[in-house]
Amino acid sequence: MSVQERKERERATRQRLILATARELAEQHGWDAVTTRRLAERIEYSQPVLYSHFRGKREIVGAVALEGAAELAIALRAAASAADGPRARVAALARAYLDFAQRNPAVYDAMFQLDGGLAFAQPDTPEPLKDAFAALLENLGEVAGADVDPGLFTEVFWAAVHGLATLTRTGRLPPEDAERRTELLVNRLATL
Amino acid sequence: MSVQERKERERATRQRLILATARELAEQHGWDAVTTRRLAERIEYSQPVLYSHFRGKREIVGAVALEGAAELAIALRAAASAADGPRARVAALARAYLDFAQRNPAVYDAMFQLDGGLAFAQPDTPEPLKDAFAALLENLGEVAGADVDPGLFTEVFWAAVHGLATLTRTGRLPPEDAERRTELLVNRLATL
DNA sequence: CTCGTACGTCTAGCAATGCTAGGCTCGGGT
DNA sequence: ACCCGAGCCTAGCATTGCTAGACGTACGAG
Repeated sequence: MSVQERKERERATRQRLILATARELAEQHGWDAVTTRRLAERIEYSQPVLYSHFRGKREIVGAVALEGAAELAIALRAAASAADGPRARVAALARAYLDFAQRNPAVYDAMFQLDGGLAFAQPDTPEPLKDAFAALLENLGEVAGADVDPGLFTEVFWAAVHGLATLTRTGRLPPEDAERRTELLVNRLATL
Repeated sequence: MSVQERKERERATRQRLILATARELAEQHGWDAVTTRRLAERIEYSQPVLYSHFRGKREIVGAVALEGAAELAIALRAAASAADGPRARVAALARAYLDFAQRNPAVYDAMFQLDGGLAFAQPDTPEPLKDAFAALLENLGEVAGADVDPGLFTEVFWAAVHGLATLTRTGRLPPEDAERRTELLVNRLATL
């Protein structure tokens, strides 16, 4: 039995290596540079090995996305708990979200720009994705307003910061005004 | 001289054919299905002909994006002029924008998701893009608020509706609540 | 009207991509 | 000690964007 356990351990280690390498490659040179050949070469295995861990490139993207979602949830909760007062909490959430997107552009792309084969907004949505949304929801309810559904408010908040993140990152909005835009958005959304 | 003119006319016609075909193919089966071979086959020319009109696929995407921007500007202005009162105008703009994105997903992708090699938010930004932004700006100034820069407010508005459009379209937000989200967003942004 | 030229188009091919089939080798269990 | 199978690699397929070079045709000069 010990042999099998060892093999499984090695397999898990290698899987982590694949994901870490894919992520590193993506952050350094973009997802286009993450080819199966390059990835295989970096982990010092042949390409078919990748396919014994993942169905294909899409699934690798999806796996990185799930990692990122877990990290985003942590970052959001940390930011929220460090702020005092509902208004400050909303601002902190927005900044933490945009900060995450800016610091981990490739991971952000894997989550929200690319197709990682993940189900969103459905019963079979993976837990990390639900949890990242929950991290927003549990802090936004108090500023949604009396007659506004907290879930709906969270969706709108998310969409707005997502729009800021992507348009800024792709150079479609001038980067120098990013902070002022965030401030304005928070002012409008968080009606105390 | 007449010969040369005729040739230029034919060239322009063929260029329009290429763009219309690319757009049609993209709307029907997504941009991934727009390969140079398929596109060439549809227009009944060989692939190299495409490269005598455009530097490459990216430039085709960019050209479709500019077409789309012009149409979007028209749609936005039409919607704005049909509404009376500042508040209704904002709502009409948001609905027109989201409606455009939903009806022309491939064109929307060409404009805001894909890389068409276009410059945004810069001095050399193509006119249609500037004009589409202007169509928003000229109608949003009156609801930005006294101490808020209209340009900045327009950017935030744009980012928010863009977020709604993309997240909804990629199945990351439940489609059935789209209308309620729009309403909520407009309520918050348009403080009279 | 004829002929050379130049433009426009096509055939063929390159490197790179995601993915897969088939065989080889080395380790483990009997 | 030997056989068998898991696990890995080499090699290859179809498809992608893009390009080089040859070929034909239609134009313009004589």
